[in-house]
Amino acid sequence: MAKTKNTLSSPRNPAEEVQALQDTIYVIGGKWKLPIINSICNGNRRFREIERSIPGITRRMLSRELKEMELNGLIRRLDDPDFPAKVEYEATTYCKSFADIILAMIDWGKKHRARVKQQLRA
Amino acid sequence: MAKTKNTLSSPRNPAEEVQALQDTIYVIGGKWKLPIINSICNGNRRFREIERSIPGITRRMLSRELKEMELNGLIRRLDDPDFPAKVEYEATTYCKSFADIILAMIDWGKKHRARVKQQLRA
DNA sequence: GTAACCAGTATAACGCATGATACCAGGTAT
DNA sequence: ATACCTGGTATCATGCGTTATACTGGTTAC
Repeated sequence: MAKTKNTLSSPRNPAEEVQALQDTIYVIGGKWKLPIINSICNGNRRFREIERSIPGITRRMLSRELKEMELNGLIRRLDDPDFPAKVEYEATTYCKSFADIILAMIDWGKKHRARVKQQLRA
Repeated sequence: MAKTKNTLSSPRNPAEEVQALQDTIYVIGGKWKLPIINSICNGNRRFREIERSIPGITRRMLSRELKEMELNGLIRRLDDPDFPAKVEYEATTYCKSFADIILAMIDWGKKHRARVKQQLRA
């Protein structure tokens, strides 16, 4: 008997999948990592530019997260030695591997907002 | 000039998309919501069953999250009045709307684990 | 009759992610 | 010459998401 019918993913190995899910949550956890990745992947390169593109983020949090993301190989920090205050950030291939997750979440968020608006009308 | 070339999602409205992303992060934030949704969508119905399917979760956290998820219409709690200690949980349609996100995250987590294993070999 | 299982609740504590505010040196525009 | 921009850092405060531990009343298994 196929015991995995009617499930989310017809998983062969549920335990492995929970683990994968928990790994991912650990890596992208927190309020800011995904919005920052999204911003940089969308072409924002300058510190202030990224800051302005993410409502609510503080300079402190952005600074911290960027540092950590550089350490973890998500982004490259390019500091022009001639122009002291000219730094640029760019996404690595690794960074772009989050695209599917981010797209799915943007999609969900849009639908969610539409649904809430519906409820208010009813 | 097409300014949205070479981006993650070729967004028409970046501001709207960040907002959608932040909404989603707000809703599914924390360590446990997604694993619980995943567990129930995979057919786990009993409290202990769900508990055992999610490594590391405490009874208290599961209890709290289930209560909140019921309030928010993510799950239904079916209490059999004849058998006091027989409660079942089931996913609503709304709950299943997270499938794409969860699948994308499981996928990422698996690849991530493979990549880390690669690095250790090198 | 006692041991283990179920579905939780109570209470207390903790730590880390996040926030608020201020400050700084160097460059640029007028 | 002064006001604003950039790319940050320092210090301190706070909250709440999470953990730890223990307890409970009822049910089934042996």
